[in-house]
Amino acid sequence: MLSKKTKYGLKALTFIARSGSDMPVQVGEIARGEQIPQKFLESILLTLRKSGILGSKKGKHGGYYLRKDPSEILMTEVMRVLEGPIAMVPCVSLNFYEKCDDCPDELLCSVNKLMIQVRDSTLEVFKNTTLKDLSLR
Amino acid sequence: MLSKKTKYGLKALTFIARSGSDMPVQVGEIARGEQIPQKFLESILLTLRKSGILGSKKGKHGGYYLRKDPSEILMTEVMRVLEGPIAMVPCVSLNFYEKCDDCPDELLCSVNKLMIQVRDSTLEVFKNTTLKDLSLR
DNA sequence: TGCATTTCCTATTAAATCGATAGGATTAAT
DNA sequence: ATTAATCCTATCGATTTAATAGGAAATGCA
Repeated sequence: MLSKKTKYGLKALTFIARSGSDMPVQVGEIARGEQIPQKFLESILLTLRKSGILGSKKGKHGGYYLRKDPSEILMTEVMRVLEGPIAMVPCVSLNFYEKCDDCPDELLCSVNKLMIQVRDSTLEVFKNTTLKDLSLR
Repeated sequence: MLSKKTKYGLKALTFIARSGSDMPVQVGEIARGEQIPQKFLESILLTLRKSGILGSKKGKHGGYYLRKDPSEILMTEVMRVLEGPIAMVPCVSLNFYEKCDDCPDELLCSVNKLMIQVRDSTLEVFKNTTLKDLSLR
């Protein structure tokens, strides 16, 4: 299941992208527009900023803005920041690899085999989708 | 992330499929062979039996066996029984659909759009993979 | 300078889920 | 009968998730 964090994050990014201009968008505005608890959203936008996807401006007339054009923001990047590994098991993750405690040999493991296929097909979607795609209605 | 339940369940099914014969396979044997806590595995095999994928025989020389040929057991079925919905959000699930509380219009929702694609590509993998594929080494 | 506004940061909480265990009831073979 | 297996329910502890609280830091403007 997709976490609320990721869901809210994607909605917020879309909201900012749809705003069009380069003016920073305020958390409160997004929270109201997308029905997201404001304090929770604050923390989500903060991690998006720390990851480099968003920039921010403090104080009056402050807010968050995209650091790149929406067409250059890939879902692979966004999903990894918000949701973590794209793979369903660590032993199949490209960016967050970890060996299983059980599993003497990954090449013989049926789960491993299946999950590599799922990872690749999911990756294919994320690699070919940008924030621009999401923000088109 | 894939739950341990699903991971163990897939491994157990593979173990049974690899055993080849129609003789029931005992929980203890699988648990030992695949490094799975026996009591936990018991409950997993029970749900697989209740779903109709496995059959069981009680008492001495009892155990679990496949109700169909491995080549006829699709991953769509197995995954739905063990892991639940294949979709990452309920509003996109074919078998477990639920409307979002937020989200006035699904057709305008960027998350919805993206997750439909992910669902379809994952489904494509599960639809084209059987237990037989998993059990080939 | 001072005040209002907004992001930034840390800590805490409540609820849900997950992984595992416990203990015994039921069924079947010998 | 005895033994060996599945079956069933309940519970527990740990982790994660979603959300809240409270205030620090920075910025714009009168």
